[in-house]
Amino acid sequence: MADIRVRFAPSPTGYLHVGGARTALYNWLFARRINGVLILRIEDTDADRSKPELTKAILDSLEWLGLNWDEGPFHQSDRLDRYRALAADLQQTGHAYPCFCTPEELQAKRSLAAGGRPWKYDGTCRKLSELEQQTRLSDGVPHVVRFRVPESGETAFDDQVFGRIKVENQEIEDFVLLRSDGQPTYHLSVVADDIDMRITHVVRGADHLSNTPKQILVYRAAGANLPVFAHLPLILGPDKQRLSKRHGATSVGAYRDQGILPEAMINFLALLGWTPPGGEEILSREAMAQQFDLAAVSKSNAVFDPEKLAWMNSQYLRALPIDRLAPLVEAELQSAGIRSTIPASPAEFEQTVALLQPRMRTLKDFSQGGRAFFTEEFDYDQEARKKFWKDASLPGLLHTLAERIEGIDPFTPEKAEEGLRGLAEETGTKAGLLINATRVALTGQAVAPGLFDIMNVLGRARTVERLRRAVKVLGESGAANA
RNA sequence: GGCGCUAUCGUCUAGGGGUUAGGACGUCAGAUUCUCAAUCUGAAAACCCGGGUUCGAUUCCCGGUAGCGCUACCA
Repeated sequence: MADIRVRFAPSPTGYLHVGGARTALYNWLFARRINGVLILRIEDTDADRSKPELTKAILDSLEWLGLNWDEGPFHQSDRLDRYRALAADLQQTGHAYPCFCTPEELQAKRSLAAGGRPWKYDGTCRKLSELEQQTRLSDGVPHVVRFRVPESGETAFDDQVFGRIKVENQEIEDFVLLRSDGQPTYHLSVVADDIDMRITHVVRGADHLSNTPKQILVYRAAGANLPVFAHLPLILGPDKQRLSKRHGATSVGAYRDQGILPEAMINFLALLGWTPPGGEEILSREAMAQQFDLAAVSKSNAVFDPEKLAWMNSQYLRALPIDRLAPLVEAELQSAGIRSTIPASPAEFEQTVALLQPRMRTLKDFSQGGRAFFTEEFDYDQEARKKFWKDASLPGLLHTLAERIEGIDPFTPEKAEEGLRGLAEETGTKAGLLINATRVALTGQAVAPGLFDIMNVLGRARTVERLRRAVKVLGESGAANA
C-alpha cells in the first residue's frame, strides 16, 4: 500500500458541523485502516466569509473528537501565488482564458434567459481574438480567468461510493478559476493543492459530486494524475432538508456543550452511512478503523437523529470508569455554575457520581436532574410536587421522619429504611407514599435513584435538614393550594 | 428548468431472484416496585409507483414519482 494520502479540508466560514465531522472521521478511519497520511487543509480563499477564529474553533472540535492529523494545517491563503501560477500555466497552454464580462453583465444575461434558470456562461470572451485580449489586458480591464471546457465528449470517473459518474462536457460551463481580485476559486485551489500535496484519495461530501468533472478537467489540463474520488452521502435534518441552524444544534461544539461524549459522537457519526460487517452498534474507533471500507458506505442521505445520539451517549456514559467520569462531571458542574460542596471528599464525590451514572444520558443531566446531589440550591420540580406531595398527612409524617432519622446513630441506609418503614406501618400509610414524598424532599425530583441510596450519599444531617425544609415548603404551599 | 445522484419500518441500517425481510433508536404494552429518564419481556411498524425480464421480483432492467445535490467572481 504505497503512500496513501488523504485530506480533510474544511472552510472556516462556520463551525465544524456534524457533516464535516463525519467527513473528517471517514478520512481518519480510511487513513488509519491503511496506514496512510491525513492532511488538514484550511480552505480560506473566500476572504470575506473566512474567519481566523473559526479556524481555531474547527481545530478545537477536531481535537475534542480525537481526530488527529499527520500534516498541516495548511492554509490556502498562504498559497495564492501557487494558484495564480497554475492559472497562468493553464492560460499558457490554452486551457484557460481571461474573461472581461462584468458581474453585472452576467447577471443581466442570466435574468434575461427565460426565467433566469438554464443559463450558462455564453463564452463571449472565449471568442476574443488574441489582439483584443492583449489590448484589454494592457488597459488593465478587470477580468477573471475561466477554464476552457471542451465542447464535446464526456468526463467520467469511478467514484468509490457512487460508482461510475459521467457528464457531457457540453453541460459544463466555462467556470471561473481566478477571480478578478486574483483570489482563486475552489475549483482551482482544491485541484492545485490536491496535486501538490499528492493526495491519492479525495473523500468528501456528495455535494461535490457534480463538481468533480470540472475538477477532473483541471487535473488533465494540468497534466496531473487523478486521485480516487469517494463522495459521502449528506446528513440531513429531521425534515430531510440539509442540516442548518434552524434544526437546532448542528455544530460539534454545541453537542459538546450539551454533555455529549466525543466517543459517543464519533460512534454515532460513523454509523450514519456505514455499518461494520458484523453489524455491531457500539464500537471503538480502533475497531472501526480495522473494518472501515469506503465501498461499504451508503449512497443515500441520512437524517440526523439526536435521540439515538443521546442513547449512544448513555451507553458510553455508563461504561466510563468512574475515575474518568468524575473529572468530566466536575467540569460540567463548574460550567453550570455549581460549586460542588456536598460530596465532601473526592471519594464521596465519586460515590455520588457512580450512583447517578446509570441513569444519566448526558453530562448535562448531572447538573440538571442531579443538581441536588451537589448543591443546596435546588428547586422542587412542579410535576414531582403535584405527583408525590399531595397527601395531607405528609407534613406531619415528614416531620416525624426527620426526627427519627436524626436519632439514628450511627447512621446507615439500612437503619433509615427500617425507621421509615416502621413509621409507615405505625401510621397506617403505604411505604411508597412516604418514600416518594421523601425523594422529592431530598432531590426536588420525582425521578432519582433509590431513596436509601440517596440518603447514603447525602448523609444524615443533610437528609434531616432537607426533610425539615420540605415540611416548611409543604406547609406554605398547602395553604396556597387549599 | 437543465444535469447528476438516491430510494427497505417514523429514523439509522442489514439483506438479497424464492427469507417469518434481520438489528438498533424511538413508540406502545406488560413485568419489577420506592420514582423512572433505570432494568427485563413483548408488540406494532418498511421493501415509492408502473411496466419489463423470469417459473418467481423487494432484489435485475426501463419509465414515472419524490427527495437531495450542482447549476456563483461560495466551498
